[in-house]
Amino acid sequence: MPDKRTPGSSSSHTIMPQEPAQADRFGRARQARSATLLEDYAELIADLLATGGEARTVDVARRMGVAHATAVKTIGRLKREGLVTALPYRGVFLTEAGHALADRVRARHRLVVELLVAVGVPVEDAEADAEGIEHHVSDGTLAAFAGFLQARK
Amino acid sequence: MPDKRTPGSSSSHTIMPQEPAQADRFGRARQARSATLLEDYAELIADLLATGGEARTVDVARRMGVAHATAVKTIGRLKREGLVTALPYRGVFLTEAGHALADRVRARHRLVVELLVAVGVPVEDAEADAEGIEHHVSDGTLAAFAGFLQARK
DNA sequence: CAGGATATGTAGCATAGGCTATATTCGACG
DNA sequence: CGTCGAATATAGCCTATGCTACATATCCTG
Repeated sequence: MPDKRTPGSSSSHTIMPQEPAQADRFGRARQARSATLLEDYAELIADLLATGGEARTVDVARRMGVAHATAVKTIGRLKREGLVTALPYRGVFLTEAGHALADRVRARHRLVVELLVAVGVPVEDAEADAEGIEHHVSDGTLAAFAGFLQARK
Repeated sequence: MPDKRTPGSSSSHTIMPQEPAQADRFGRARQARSATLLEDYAELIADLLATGGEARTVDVARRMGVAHATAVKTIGRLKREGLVTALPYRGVFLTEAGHALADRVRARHRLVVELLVAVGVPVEDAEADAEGIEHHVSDGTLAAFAGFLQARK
């Protein structure tokens, strides 16, 4: 099948200005995916600290639904990124940056769930889906969510 | 700081019935993340086929914003999963399953963008965020979105 | 129809995030 | 105060998804 390239098609030699925009969107989605784990762990650790006074790797692993070795490795990444501190055999603690991240994530999560419920999503579905959705909600979108919820109160 | 464990904390020996639910949610979010790439590629390939009559790896790579070698590797995974077929140096084609997936993804994407716009998200933000959000929208949530949009028409 | 530009493919590397299996360390208790 | 179970850490493996560098095929054009 030789030469299907029609002028105006999306083939390589034709410059399509909207293509970079799409690539950017995918790139941003990829970046959000890579931040997802850090956000989830920070939020969970903050929750454990608030609830029980300490965050142990075994608890983190069980709540995340992963093997404890996986939790250890990820917590190592959090340490490298300056979000938590930990002494061997002594539990995990959030740095200031970690706390800030956890607070932001928690607020965003609540707002996403609220928005979903407000448009008619059953609460269980809202909670489940929000766990994935929240990481892709930009500040602008979050502000819009807040505005929408405010307006219908 | 010895022995911070207080009875009633979320420590390992206390069974907390809501914990498995949370682990399940994280597990589902992880699974959605792993399906994300396949969905994006299927949708993009369908788009290229519809627009230009063919889907070439170089076009896929540019639109996805990745190196062409990465696109080749991912297309290989799509082949393994039975979503596309490809002959060497001859472009990529969707199988029936691939087409079905692409159609579902496309419909879901449109609905997500519509919903976001309906609650006040600027169109550009809606398009950008939808790229990540859509993969985490379950059927139940999607139905709720459709109902909400229907109701306000 | 030859050669260079472009597309495609392959190889090898890195990181992230899973897992299991195997040490260690801790802490509680007889 | 020694021992044993639980928590923690480590090692090694796998897959997915990126990348760059290099090799090969295709196709367009002079």
